[in-house]
Amino acid sequence: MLEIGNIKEDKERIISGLKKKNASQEQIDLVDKIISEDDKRKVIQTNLDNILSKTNKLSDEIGILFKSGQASKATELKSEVAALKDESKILETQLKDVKELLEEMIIQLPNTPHVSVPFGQKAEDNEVFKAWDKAMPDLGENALPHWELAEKYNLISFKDGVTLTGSGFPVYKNQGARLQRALINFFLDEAISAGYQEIQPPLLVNKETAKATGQLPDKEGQMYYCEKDDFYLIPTAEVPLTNLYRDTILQKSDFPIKLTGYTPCFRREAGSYGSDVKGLNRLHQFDKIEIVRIEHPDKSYETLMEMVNHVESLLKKLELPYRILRLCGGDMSFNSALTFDFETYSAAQGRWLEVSSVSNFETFQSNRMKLRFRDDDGKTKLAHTLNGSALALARIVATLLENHQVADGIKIPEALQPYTGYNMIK
RNA sequence: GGAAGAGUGGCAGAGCUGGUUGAUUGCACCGGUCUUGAAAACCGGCGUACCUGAGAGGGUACCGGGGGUUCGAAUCCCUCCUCUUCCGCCA
Repeated sequence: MLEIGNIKEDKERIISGLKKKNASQEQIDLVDKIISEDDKRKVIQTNLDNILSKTNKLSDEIGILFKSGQASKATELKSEVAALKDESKILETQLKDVKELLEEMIIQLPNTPHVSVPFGQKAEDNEVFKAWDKAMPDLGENALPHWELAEKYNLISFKDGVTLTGSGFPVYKNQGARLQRALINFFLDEAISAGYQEIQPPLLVNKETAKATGQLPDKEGQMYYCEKDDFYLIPTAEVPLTNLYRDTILQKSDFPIKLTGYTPCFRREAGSYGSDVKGLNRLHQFDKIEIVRIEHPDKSYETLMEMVNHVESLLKKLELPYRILRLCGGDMSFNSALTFDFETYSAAQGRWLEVSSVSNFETFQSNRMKLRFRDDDGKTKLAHTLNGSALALARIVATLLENHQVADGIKIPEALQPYTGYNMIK
């Protein structure tokens, strides 16, 4: 959620930011409406406070009068208070309505992009920030896509998943299950040695939590929902991890806050079809290790690059072909100010698969969840939040299988071998 | 799931027969005096958000959340949530 103060003080910059993010004309028109509505809010607040101040004073007087036995005088004042109370009731309702309308409008505005974000509408407009420094693997004619490899070596059963649940819920078996577990441990260990604190959060969260990180109301349809208990299945560990610091005032010495956690992620992915959802490309349930940072605003972009380097190091250790994209304004998520996507090459499919997305949200999330810190001047300010996948498993498994396949099996990268306990899938 | 009790400022802990109580006090924390230095002692400060003001300051709201009674509620009533204890169930 954008800060209303920024909207008012820096209107032109906000508008040009919204345009860069391909906001609609309706969204841009909201800016002026928000400003005038907030002015209205202030007037009402001032009037209301004045009336409440008067009633408070009169109530005190009434108390004193009653104690000194001047009941008739007190009764006189009572009617005066009653009139003021009617007035304040009206203003209170107005204030509530204005605040609701304001929130409703502000929540519709996406975050504004960082200056380095390239202009553009679609995925094709993203900038290749960094490409792999090695040659793309040449797998030859007989290379198989991961879903065929999974079947050939009995690693994953998509069919069994359909029986148990439905499409998009694969069942991992044998060396495939072991590979999953190995990757989870490998990624967690890497994060821990980079200084992240490991967290095991709940997989179901309440409305407040889903709202604070921006999943509600924006992505309501994307989440699985347990109606009976009013809980949402998390679409990413970002949600519970970041919310650990909801409604908090940090000291400067608390920075940096570095959290990591492994969780399954649940996404409805309604409307996806075709080659997009083939095999492990897009699932309703997949495993992911997330890294979350809460930072001082002066440090957050430095931190973002640190996270990018961390994710890159993982892909290098797994010996996977990758590229890093700096997302253009139109392709960025609603919440983000700057996002780097990581893609690995699916050699057999001839396409790039997104395996990580590392973003700085600046104060967009912290404003909604009231995550502040006390700055040197003693004032509270909003902290910056960041997060990234390090990494998302299913697609990593897909490209790992494809890129490391040889005639008689699939080679396991050296870094992963201590975790798998085998060096070859056969 | 059933029964009883409880939720107050960073923590501990008063207030809860309604009226200068945003809230006694202790600890923690910050500044100062004293000291060669430290500790102790003493003095002072010490919540958040919003409105207003150039500023100093002034005002409003908040004692788990929401609603109600009343001129006036941390204090009374309703409701929800959470915690503790006992019972039931159970990985």
